[in-house]
Amino acid sequence: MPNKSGTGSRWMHGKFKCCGYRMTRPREAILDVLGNTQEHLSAEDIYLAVHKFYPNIGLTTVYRNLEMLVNIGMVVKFDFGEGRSKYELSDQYNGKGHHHHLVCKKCFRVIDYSDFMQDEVKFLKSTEKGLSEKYNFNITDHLIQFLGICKKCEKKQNF
Amino acid sequence: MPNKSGTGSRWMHGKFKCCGYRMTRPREAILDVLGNTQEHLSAEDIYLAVHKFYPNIGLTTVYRNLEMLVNIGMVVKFDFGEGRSKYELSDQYNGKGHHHHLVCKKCFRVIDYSDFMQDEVKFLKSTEKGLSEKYNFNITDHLIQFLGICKKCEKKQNF
DNA sequence: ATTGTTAATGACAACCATTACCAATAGGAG
DNA sequence: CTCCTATTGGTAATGGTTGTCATTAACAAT
Repeated sequence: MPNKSGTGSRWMHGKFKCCGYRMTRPREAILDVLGNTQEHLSAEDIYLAVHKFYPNIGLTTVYRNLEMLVNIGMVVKFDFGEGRSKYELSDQYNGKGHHHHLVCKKCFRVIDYSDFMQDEVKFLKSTEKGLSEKYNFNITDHLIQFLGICKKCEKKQNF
Repeated sequence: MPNKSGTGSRWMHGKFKCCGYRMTRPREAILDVLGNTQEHLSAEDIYLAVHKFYPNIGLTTVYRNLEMLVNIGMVVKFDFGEGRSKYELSDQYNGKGHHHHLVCKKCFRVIDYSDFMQDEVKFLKSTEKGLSEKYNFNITDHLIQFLGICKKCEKKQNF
């Protein structure tokens, strides 16, 4: 999707300028790819998707921009234990809102969920407060994953 | 500590046999190292520690055994975002009991905490139940980390 | 204790995601 | 339009982890 309805183009422009960054084709393309999927993409996934429309954009550039986007908080980097990182737009931009992950330890399938958040909010609030006071730690973030075996892998049972 | 008071030797022996594994010097040494630290060690850390007493034990062996120990549930593997995995004895064996981690995003210092667990237990129980039913997912485990900037890094503020 | 079977080891090479390097390019402010 | 400098792209390097394979050593059976 080159120039995909210009969705992100404008507000990104502003966002980048604020931080002293420029608006470039690779950045636009990467955000477009991330904005048009519900999947959790690896750097290579993104590179391949971008590559279809802009074959001259290199993998290195994808890595560099992902790092930058993570730094300014537009993208979140996850490790699901696969040996490579996965990326997704952060909560404000991904259209899913705040959510967590259910990860299959065998096939690494990932399910997003945002149910059962009411208990979580209470838990997080009190814990964050307690921890930051006790350990003098400025908590900015949290990582919550539930791990297990998904339906499909359960059936296979090949061990 | 070669043969460190034989602490782990005996029960390990049984544990291994049950799973069809043998009791070997490298395995004993690795578990000894993990049992005698409060730190979160990388494979190389463990290799170096083991190497002091058994210079002929190789890094590959350390990796292989860590993988095996993770599989049988004696060791847990963590990724704190450093680019290499860290290992620790699982809850039954580590003398700390169930705990979670507070991770500094700058220096990757890790603090174990087991306070504030009362809220967490409630949260975990209800969420696990809800999730496994809704998504038909056999949940075996969870990963909870709080991320932020530690006291020391806060002071540096070099950006 | 000795033997035989086979898991486990150690040394080295291969792998693969990620990063460093550097000359060439292109935002975008003036 | 021009200039400054962030950004890029290609390639080489890095570094953690895994594969290979001949050799060694657990340990069950004798």
